[in-house]
Amino acid sequence: MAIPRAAKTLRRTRIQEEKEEQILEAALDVFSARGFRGSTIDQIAEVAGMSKPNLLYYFRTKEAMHRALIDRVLYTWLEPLRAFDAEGNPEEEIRSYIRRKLEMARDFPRESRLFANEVLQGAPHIEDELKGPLKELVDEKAEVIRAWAKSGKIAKCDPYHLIFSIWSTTQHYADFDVQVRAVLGQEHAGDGRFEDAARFLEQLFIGGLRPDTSGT
Amino acid sequence: MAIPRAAKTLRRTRIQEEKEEQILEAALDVFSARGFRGSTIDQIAEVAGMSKPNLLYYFRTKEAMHRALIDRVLYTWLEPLRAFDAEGNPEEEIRSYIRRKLEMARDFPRESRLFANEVLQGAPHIEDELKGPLKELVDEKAEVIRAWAKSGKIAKCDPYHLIFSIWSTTQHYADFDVQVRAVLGQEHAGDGRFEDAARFLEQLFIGGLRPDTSGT
DNA sequence: CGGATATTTGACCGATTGGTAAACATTACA
DNA sequence: TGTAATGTTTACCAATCGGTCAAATATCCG
Repeated sequence: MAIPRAAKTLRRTRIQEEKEEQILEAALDVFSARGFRGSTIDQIAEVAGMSKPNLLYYFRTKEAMHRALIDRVLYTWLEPLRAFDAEGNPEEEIRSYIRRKLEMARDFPRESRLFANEVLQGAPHIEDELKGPLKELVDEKAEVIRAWAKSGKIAKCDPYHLIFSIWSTTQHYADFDVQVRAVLGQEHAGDGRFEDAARFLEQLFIGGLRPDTSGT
Repeated sequence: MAIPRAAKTLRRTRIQEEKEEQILEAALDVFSARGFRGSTIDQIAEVAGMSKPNLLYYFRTKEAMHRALIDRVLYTWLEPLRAFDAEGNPEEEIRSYIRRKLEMARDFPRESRLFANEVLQGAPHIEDELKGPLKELVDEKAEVIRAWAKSGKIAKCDPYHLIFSIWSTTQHYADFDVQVRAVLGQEHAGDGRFEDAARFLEQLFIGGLRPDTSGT
């Protein structure tokens, strides 16, 4: 048959739907844990519970799997930033953005690590997405933040570096999870660490962005 | 022959000194860019400008290279945190810690990425270092920060998450460099981005940690 | 110099890599 | 039910992987 291979048919079968799901789930497991180059098709096949050629029947190459995964995850990943509302209350918008990003780090650590691995190794497969859609979205939201700062609702600050800081601090709990656990030790490495992190980060960002009451 | 292989001799020759240096330099290049599993001995050999067997004459395995590299870099990497002085002025200590970490991200991005790759993929080679020396150092400095908070010199906050935040925000500029550049665009992706980042992060952390003047 | 020691290399090894070919099994549907 | 389309597997491929070995070469030092 081979819709995936030749797209002879237009509709996708139930089996296709299921198997592709299975494969991408397994691929997420493997790619996020070992990076693209460090992963092998055999590993993905084993996790997915199917043979290698079977897997290659649905995705012709290792790259195709990776690409499908990236495409699927990228949109979801930017959802919290997209929800950033220019009309909302600045303090509350920032607070909820932090909370959402932290929830994603907690609930979807593999997705976070997938991107981290990719970007860390030079983003060879997603350079276009970074320079295109991502940059545009960030530019737009940076403008919102700049406007807030200008009108005195928050402190004057560089909106890009603010966004970078929220990204890095929140994703840290997914990407550097083993380090966080190791440092916190068994006593504090339970799920409570996300609540502690949320409390600290809100304090940090809300405090750090409080508009200057004195005239600097 | 073969000090590295059998340690028959006690002194290391000049050639050994030089070649090992050359190899580790090349290994840093490759490992930091592709992760341990994604790297090959051949790649390192090519960057080092020598043959693969020659390289394996100095380091018997790929793992040995990686371990030597980690060991060498780890100490240096924790230097800024070690310099954190309990007797100093809190605000100034935090400010200079941020600045130092940011300088390291700028001047030694490969070292940062080496660790990031390692930790991201579950820290299979440095788990002991994380749970031992790293945790101890962080515990010690966290106590310092806690004391500052208790005496009202800075705001009450979770010292561990404060340290995580400084780590993540500063290392972000090394580890996610391509993303930062992509988002900032060509206009703002020059070296000035580190100064902008420093300015923003100091504002964020100093502001966010300013002791409560009102009684919460 | 000359011999001992240290360094370097080309040829090679078995295992694993990403991927293919074709036979075989299953499913959907007229 | 029959058959064409779809799905799965076994056997295999060339390339690359980490690593070895013996022979060749360079260096050191008396």
